[in-house]
Amino acid sequence: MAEETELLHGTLDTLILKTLSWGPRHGYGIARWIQDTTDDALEIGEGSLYPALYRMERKGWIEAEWGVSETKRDVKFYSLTSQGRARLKLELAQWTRFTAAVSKVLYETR
Amino acid sequence: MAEETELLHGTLDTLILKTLSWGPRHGYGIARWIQDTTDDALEIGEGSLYPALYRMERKGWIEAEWGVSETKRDVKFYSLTSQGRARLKLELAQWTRFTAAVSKVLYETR
DNA sequence: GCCGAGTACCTCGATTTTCGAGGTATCATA
DNA sequence: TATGATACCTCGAAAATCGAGGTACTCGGC
Repeated sequence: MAEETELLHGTLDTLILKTLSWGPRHGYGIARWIQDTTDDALEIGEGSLYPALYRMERKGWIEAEWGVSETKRDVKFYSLTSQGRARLKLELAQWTRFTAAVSKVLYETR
Repeated sequence: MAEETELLHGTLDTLILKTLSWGPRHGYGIARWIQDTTDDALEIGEGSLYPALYRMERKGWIEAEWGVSETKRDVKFYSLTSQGRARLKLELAQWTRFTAAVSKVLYETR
């Protein structure tokens, strides 16, 4: 139901990194988890998801390994690298700074 | 100093609308105000600013009128239309919903 | 009178990202 | 055996930001 899709720009990576910080997960599962956690406020389309995963893998933030899911299907498990953990920390700090700055503008009442 | 420029995506319009909600201002002044208000955390490049203003004018959210600044220079004053005011309200609500959703993912400690 | 810095406008192309739509295949359930 | 959910992937369109470039005016200092 998210109309604020444009806002996702630049945030998707952070969301994925954070999701993986709880442990390995396969692509589809990552999208599901984010959607569930946010009560469907955030929907990650597969056309956004997979390109994002490749991008992050290429940058060395995450690693992929084929495995078998609980439902007995071949899936690709992604996990955070140490670089990815560092990156998450950085992006988290950026997000905090950014939203604080935006708030100064948006929530000022005079 | 903002490295979080990618995050600006989709937020710039809202920031500009909010800035104009205090009254008319010229383009350069809008960027200055945002930068000052956020203690330089948010820097609006002119290559982002002017295209954004035209976009919003085209959509009917803001209006432009040439005038003379306090410093006696020809400047273009932008002001909010009623459509713009409605749009601001909408975008404010979206931003609130969006950040709330992102927070659910990012700030969960388990 | 000249020069530099700051003000103020504008434009262009490159880059990046998200998204929708399309495609394939498997598994469970009815 | 058909349907729906799971799960992967790819492509091109659309949109936005950014840096770098350009013009021109005003003011203060020398």
